Amino acid sequence: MGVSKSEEFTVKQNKIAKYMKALGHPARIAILEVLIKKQACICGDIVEDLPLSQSTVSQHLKELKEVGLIKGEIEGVKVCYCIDEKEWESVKSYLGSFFGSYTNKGKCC
Amino acid sequence: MGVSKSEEFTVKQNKIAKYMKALGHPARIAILEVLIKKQACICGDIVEDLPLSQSTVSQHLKELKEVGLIKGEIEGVKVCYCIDEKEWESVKSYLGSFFGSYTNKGKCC
DNA sequence: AATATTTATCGTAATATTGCGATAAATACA
DNA sequence: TGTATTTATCGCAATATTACGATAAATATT
Repeated sequence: MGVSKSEEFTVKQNKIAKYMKALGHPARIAILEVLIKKQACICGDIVEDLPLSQSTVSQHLKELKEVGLIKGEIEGVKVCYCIDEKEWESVKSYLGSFFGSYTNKGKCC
Repeated sequence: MGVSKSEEFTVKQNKIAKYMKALGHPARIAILEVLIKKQACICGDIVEDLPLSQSTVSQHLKELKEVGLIKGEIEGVKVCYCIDEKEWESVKSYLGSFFGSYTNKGKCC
């Protein structure tokens, strides 16, 4: 009845799904692209770059932060965001091994 | 008001997000793992492998099929599913270039 | 022809996500 | 101290997702 059954799956399955879910929205992809390009960016500048309200962008930033892909540092009134390198590399290799684990052995139906 | 604003983002941003969203559930990761391992698998066997009802698994299979990651072939009453190699490689390289486009230049805040 | 098997789809309920405006909280500035 | 700036959070509405049982549709089997 709409209740998530995540306990029924492995830790690894949930982990990959969690990261993929965080990346499963164009606004969050756009935010990451900004951070990749500018390396470090003030929250307000990200808001200006996106076609969404300040509160909505703030929410997306929160989700990316919660999953660990980005981190924010308070600079006075402003907050500077950037990609968390360690986590980024970790997700990158997780995904790499997941996608790399498939090879077509000609048994496809 | 809860309305998706996907038109406001680029085609590429939407494309990556769409694939990531499809992978954003542990059941769908589990299904893909089964197909990676067995290469080709009858729907009923996938259902037996997962802690979910037949109808729920069928829905997850539909989502994976719609996004193109898997394909199903009817074999009498049964349906055999397998990973769509071409699409898989495409997503793999998409993700690879996305994750590879980040390099820490020491400008992080 | 009647029955069984297999899978997709429909209907429904519970929950989650998306988005916004309003407002709070915190620092900077006059 | 009062005011502006910046960001996070709350409350709400619209929509989407997740899950299941029931049932339909199609092929196999008896």
